[in-house]
Order: sequence, then structure tokens, then C-alpha cells
Amino acid sequence: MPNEGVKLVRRCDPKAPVELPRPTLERLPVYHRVIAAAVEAGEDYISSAELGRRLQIDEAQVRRDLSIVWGKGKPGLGYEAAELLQCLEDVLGFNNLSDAVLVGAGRLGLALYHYPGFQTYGIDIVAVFDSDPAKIGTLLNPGDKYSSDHQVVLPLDKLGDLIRRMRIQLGVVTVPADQAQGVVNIMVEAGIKAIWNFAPVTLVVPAGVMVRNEDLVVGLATLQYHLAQKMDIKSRGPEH
Amino acid sequence: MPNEGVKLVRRCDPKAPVELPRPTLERLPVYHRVIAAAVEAGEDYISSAELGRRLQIDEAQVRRDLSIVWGKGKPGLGYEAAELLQCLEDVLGFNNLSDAVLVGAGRLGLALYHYPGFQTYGIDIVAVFDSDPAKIGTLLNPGDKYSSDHQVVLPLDKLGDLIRRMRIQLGVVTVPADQAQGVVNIMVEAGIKAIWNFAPVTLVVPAGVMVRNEDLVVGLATLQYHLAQKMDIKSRGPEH
DNA sequence: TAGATTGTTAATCGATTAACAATC
DNA sequence: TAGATTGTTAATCGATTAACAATC
Repeated sequence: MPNEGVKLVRRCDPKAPVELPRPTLERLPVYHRVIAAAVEAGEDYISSAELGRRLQIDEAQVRRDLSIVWGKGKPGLGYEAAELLQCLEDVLGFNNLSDAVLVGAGRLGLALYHYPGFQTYGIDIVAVFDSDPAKIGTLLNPGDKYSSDHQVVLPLDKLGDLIRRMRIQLGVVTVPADQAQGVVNIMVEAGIKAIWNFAPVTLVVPAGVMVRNEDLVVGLATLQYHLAQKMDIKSRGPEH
Repeated sequence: MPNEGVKLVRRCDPKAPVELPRPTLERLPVYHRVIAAAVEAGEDYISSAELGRRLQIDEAQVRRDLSIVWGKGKPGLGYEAAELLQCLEDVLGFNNLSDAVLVGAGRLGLALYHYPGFQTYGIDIVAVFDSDPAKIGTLLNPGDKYSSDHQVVLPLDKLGDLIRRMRIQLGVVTVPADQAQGVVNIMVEAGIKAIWNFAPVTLVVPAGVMVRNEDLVVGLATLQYHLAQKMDIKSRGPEH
């Protein structure tokens, strides 16, 4: 059986750079979104100028980004939309579904758990944990009578075992700030390789474990700052 | 009454730069968090080295950032923690509470609405809207029998009026992507000046209105990319 | 005073933008 | 072929880091 365990066939041929610049990486899912819409709408080709227009990104930037990951645009035509979409999905890992655990069954955690789109992006939250006895055992899909899915919130002390047993690589952290590092220690010890952190703390993890912080206060603060600036300017009168 | 409408007294004396570099602005709330904890813990002074250590930020970076907004650190001692905290709160606008509206009473919207900390950061969500008749009229604090607060989800067609009446400047958007631009149009038309957008779309707004996108897929995609990279390296064997 | 840590200048690094020859 | 749009090189811009004189 020489075909078992063979390398995944890639339906497109992305370049595999040692390291993608972070700003470029963060724009790729945005390109993906627009190109998916274009393919859906039956557009065959899309140009860097058009992508830039729809996303408010400089068109040279778009070309540079896409040439890093793909570089198969057709001069005079643009990018073949379906192929480019496929390529972005390969690069971003949307095509191989990876299991994830989520810890913290509060409102935000459950909102993420129920987010319908995540499967599209290659992640499947297979278990939800909490340390609160009042939450443990709670049904995750209560209203859904016809669902065959009777998942419940699991106790935190089962977290490590499950990660190990299922060889889970991705952990979502939606616990309060003071509990986050403890949860992350368990995750890391059990072999987690990437952490999506919604707790407002700087987590300490060993090299090789990646943390992505989604600190909502940062976004809020930038908006507040701009509002305050505007008020300031106003209150100083029009001569400024 | 010459003292009415007088300029807000600032208990610290932040510099007021024309424009703060964006990366610096985004680090300020993070400094704020750590310094708040330090003040809480009774620390009088904190150094750039200590801040950098706790936040995994280069200490020269910390000094540069703080010198842009404040620049009153004491050589040999560090920064007076309580004063610096006050300064950051002034700069970030945490001290003047501004009203906000939230549109989209789904799980994410309600999670944000209930987030306990937002008042600390100067924002108060005074109303929640939705276009779904099943949600309109729903109590926002159902479990809370003793609350004097009987707020309900309001119909979307009251949005513009309320913004105008209360002169609200900040709008939170947690509706599905295909409804976001419509909601934003109403907001902008009614005078909103800053939008905190959780819908995965590029919004079109006039100059002078600021949009902050919190596109969760971006974070997810960067994690997926790194996991995929690691797998790739592994599957290519140790000689790579 | 001696030791520590700041604010700032200069050097480095990396990302964005402009321009254009190559090419569909 | 003529027109359009790519990928890439060079120029610009801005942010990070290193180093150190000033100073608490």
C-alpha cells in the first residue's frame, strides 16, 4: 500500500516560503473572503486592482502579497479566481480540519463555540471545558432537539487527558484573566501547539507554542483614543 | 458661572502629539493593564525593563512608547506607577465615559454587552438593537431579578433616532456580514463617529468616521497557518 | 557620591509604494 | 497586434533596536 500516508495532493501550487511576513499573512484571510465571494458570483478572473478596491488595500500591496504565496497571475487578465481561492485555502490550512478544545464556557466561549463558520476555516471545536460546577454537564446545544449531538461542558480536570488522547494541537482560551495561565499550563503540558487567547493577559509558553492574543480592550482603546482626540480638537475650537 | 464647560482637569500631563504611531497606540492599553496591576499590588515605581519583562516587549520599545505620551520617568527609579496609570487613562479616554449602541443581539453581541470590564475603559453600552422580531423585546438581564435594570432588545428601526437623540458616537456591530453595511449606513447617517466592527466585511464609511475591525477569522487563520507549517516541516522529515 | 534607569539619537530592519519591463 | 495587468526592482517610509549622555 504505497499510497497510504502519501503527501496531501495540493490542487494548486503555492510557494512554500520559509516565513511569510506577518502583515501579509494577516491579509490572506481577507483576500480569501473576497475571492470566495467572487467565485460564488461566477467571476472567472479578478485583478489586483479590483481586490484592492474592494478591500481598500493598495493594489501594489495586493500583487506583492499574492506573488509571495502564489505568483501565477496572468498579465492582462488577473488571477484565476477559483485556483487562487484553492491556493489560499491550502496555504492557510483551511483544507485540513484540525480539532480544537475550548476552555471557558462563559458567554464569549459559547459564542465562539457556536460560530457557524469555523469549520470552513479548518477548525472543529470538539470539546468545551469549564471549572465551574454549575456549568459542568450543561448541554451545549440545548434548543436543538433534533440534533444527534448531546455534547456537554466537561470538567477542567479532564482537559489534559483529552488533549493527549486526541492529539489536539489548538486550544481556545476564554476564561477570566486570572485563570488563563493555569489553563494554558495544562494545555502546553498535554501537547497543545497553538493557543487562541481571549483573556487579557500575557501568557508564558515555551518556544514552539504559538499564542494569538485577541485582546478586545486594544480595539476598544484605539476607538476611544480617536473619539477623545476629535473631542479635544473640537473643544479647542476651529482655529486648530 | 465661568467654571461651567471648563476644560477637563488632567491629573497628569500627557503630551498631546498630533498623531500617535499605531503600534504604539495599540500597546498603550497593554501597558495600562500591567501598570494597573502594579498599582493594585502597591508598587510605587515601575521600570521600562520590568514592564518589558512582564509583557515580552523590548525595554527600549517601552521607553520610546512612554516617552511619546508622557516622558516623565525618573532616571534611576523608573515611572511613578499611579501617575503613569492616570496619564494612560487620560490619553486613551478611559476617564470620560462615552455612550455606545450595539446592533446584533446574537451570542457574540450579548457576550460583549455583558462584558463586565467595558465601563472601566470608558464605554457604556446604553442600548442593544436587532432586526429579528423574535429577539426584539427580549430582556437583556433575564436572570437578574434584583436588578432595577429592565432593558430590552430594541427594534432596528429605532436605531437612528436613539443615536441622534443621545448624540451617541460609538457603534458596535455584531450582525451577520450581509447586514453590516446597512446597519453602518444608518449609524453614519445618524452621526456615529467610531465603529467597532465584528462582521467579516470591509465597511465603507465617509472620512472622519473610524472603523476598527475585529475579524476573528484573521486570528484563526494565522494559527492554522502556523500549525500547517509545523506539520509540513514534520512530514518532510528531520533533514529539512 | 555611586548605581540605576531614563529619553533620545543613530543604526538597523522590515514593510509599503511607485514604476516599469515582461507577458497574457 | 494592442491593451491590460502581472511580478519584481528600486525608492520611500516608518518602526524597532542599540547605545549612551543626562540625571534621579
